[in-house]
Amino acid sequence: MKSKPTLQDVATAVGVSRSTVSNAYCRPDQLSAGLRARILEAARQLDYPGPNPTARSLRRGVVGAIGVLFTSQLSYAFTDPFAVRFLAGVAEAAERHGTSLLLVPLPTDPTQARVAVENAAVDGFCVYCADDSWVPDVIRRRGLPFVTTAPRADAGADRYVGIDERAAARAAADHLVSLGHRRVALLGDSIRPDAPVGPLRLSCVDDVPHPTTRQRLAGFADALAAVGVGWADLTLLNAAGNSRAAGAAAIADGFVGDQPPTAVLACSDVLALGVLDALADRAADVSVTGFDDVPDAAAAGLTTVRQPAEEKGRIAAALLLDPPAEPAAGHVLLRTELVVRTSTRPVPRS
Amino acid sequence: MKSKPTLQDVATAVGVSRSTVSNAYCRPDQLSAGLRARILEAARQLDYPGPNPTARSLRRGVVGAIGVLFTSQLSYAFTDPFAVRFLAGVAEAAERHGTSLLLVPLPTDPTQARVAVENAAVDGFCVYCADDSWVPDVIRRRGLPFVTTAPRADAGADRYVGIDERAAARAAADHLVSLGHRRVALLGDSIRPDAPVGPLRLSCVDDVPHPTTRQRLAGFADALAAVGVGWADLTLLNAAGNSRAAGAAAIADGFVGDQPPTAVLACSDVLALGVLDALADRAADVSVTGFDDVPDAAAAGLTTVRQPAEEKGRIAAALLLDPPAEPAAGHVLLRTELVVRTSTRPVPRS
DNA sequence: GCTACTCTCTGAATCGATACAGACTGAATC
DNA sequence: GATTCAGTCTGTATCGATTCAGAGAGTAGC
Repeated sequence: MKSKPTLQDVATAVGVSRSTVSNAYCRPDQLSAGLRARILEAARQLDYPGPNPTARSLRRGVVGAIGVLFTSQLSYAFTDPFAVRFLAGVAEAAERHGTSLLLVPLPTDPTQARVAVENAAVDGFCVYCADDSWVPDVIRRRGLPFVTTAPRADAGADRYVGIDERAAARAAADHLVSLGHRRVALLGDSIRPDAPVGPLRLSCVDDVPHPTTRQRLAGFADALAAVGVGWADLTLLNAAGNSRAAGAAAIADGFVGDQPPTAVLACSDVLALGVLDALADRAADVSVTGFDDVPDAAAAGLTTVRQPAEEKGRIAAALLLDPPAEPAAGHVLLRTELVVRTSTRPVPRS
Repeated sequence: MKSKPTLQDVATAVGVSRSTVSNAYCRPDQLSAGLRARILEAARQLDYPGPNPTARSLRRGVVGAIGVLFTSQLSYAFTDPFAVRFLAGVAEAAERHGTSLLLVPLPTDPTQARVAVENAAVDGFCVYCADDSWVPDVIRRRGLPFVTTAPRADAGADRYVGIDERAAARAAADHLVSLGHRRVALLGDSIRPDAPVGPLRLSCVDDVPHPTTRQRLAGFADALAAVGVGWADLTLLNAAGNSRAAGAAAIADGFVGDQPPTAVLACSDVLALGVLDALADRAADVSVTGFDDVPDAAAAGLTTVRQPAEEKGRIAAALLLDPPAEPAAGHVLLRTELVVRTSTRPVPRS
């Protein structure tokens, strides 16, 4: 009674073998109902809490949990409404499947982060926006399946659920272009992680490290290029983090000069909402678009590109938990939709 | 190369014992640097992903994860902004401690839910609003520590972080009382789970099963009792779920009669916001208070009782991960604050 | 030269279960 | 009466590591 009882203790108490007690728990058909009842009763008496989950996992080779990896700090993930809705979708699918979710915090030090992924007791990973190329490698080495949501050139045969980032972004920019906007600012989180907040020069969109941001910026640029506005003519705004505050801070110095942008294309809704916050203090008539269509976007009248957040999460988890028979079905592309609200208006005539 | 290599495989490849390879990973000081380098190199060659986390956990008796239990569906937790912020706090503390978070979905069937708690591979539990009395029992039987956030009579010696629910609720009600409100409706989620949505008769507040809701309703009633408004004079409104939509739905039939309430005291911000949504369609001047002070409350001008959500989560996790030496320190009561905004006004003279 | 130490490394025990082949029993079949 | 079979239960191998006492080698001190 001193330390926790084990299967063996129950077995000796009842006078049967360990296997039989094990069967009482996970194969009721393998023993008589009477004996099973006696075993369960003895277990109750001994305060035996049931088979040790870790030992079971080791023996069975299955854990019953999937890991979720966020590149940024785990606690930041909860401040990002899109991430939260994605997680809700993952949770829903996991719930239906009777699987737990292991949220693994990744230390900023790459070596430690690697170890964290190696040490996670899971049956697979759901990789949310991992830019770090080592993540797939480490997971593959462990022989575990994983699903990514960010487009990656080297993702190869992996399971993937996402959207056509570039085309979706272009839809937002096309909308602004059709409203007459030509002087446009492109706002993204960590376009260059090393660069300061605010206006930024970049020779080429390929220099953006984060794949999702890169694709969205490229999509924005596509639309503008179609009407003769080149990359060099665009204002790039670097934000430090994906939050309202970061969005507001990024445009603080973005509207100087005699030819300020008439519109801002943001890579996410939270950044766009931050821009709206900041613009509320000014008189300027600036159009703003976001990306994702988070719940607050509607209330703020933000024009944005909607992507199905929960569904993305649900599908990601499903791809992991019930892998499709055909490998081709492992790549899912979701539909996006431009949602036009009041934050975009025709270019004001000055 | 067929199946995943084990520690043993690396050991035989290098020509050393298993123990030495193990030491190479977790006790670098136990072997010479040269040999260690050789072992690590061999591991790389063999594609050995490092010690198996499950086996390690079994041997060490430590998992490196704490479980988070939500009574309602796990996916619902992500739709509740307060729960999300609480989780953010838990995540922050866990992150700092290098511990993972296991989100365990609880099946609605109690027997299966029990099994889910028994099978979770964790070192402790953070129990968010578990009304179910079996939860502490099952966890205790497993010999694991846990922290609760909901007040429970039988919580006994457990670690706990919470607020004085009753006093906090009373502050909101006192405020309304001071504005002259006497005909008041009390709105809560699942005041009686079995009762229909909308107005409800209840002989006594003790009949409310959910402890947090019970305490808040009691606090509301305290303030009104102090000015001579008895329990029987209050309108109780039952909501089905803790969401804006549920809040709006609950008051649909709540304002009939010739003496409709002049104010609504809601047990949560999301319910209160739902009430505001519903009231927006009507002309009535009804004051509304919420509880929690979620992010959207400020924008909506909702008067509410603020409780520190992230801090609650942080402390809950800290209580689990770094248990205080003194047992008395295991019970933490956080401060709350009435935040008066525009949703509460003096009673209109009719 | 001998004792005492420090470094490295090994062997065996152990963590707590599950799986599978087979042993035994009693009943049904021919 | 021998055979077959289903129903129960047991023994043993195994999952993949960690731990700890101790073996052996080299070195320092006296």
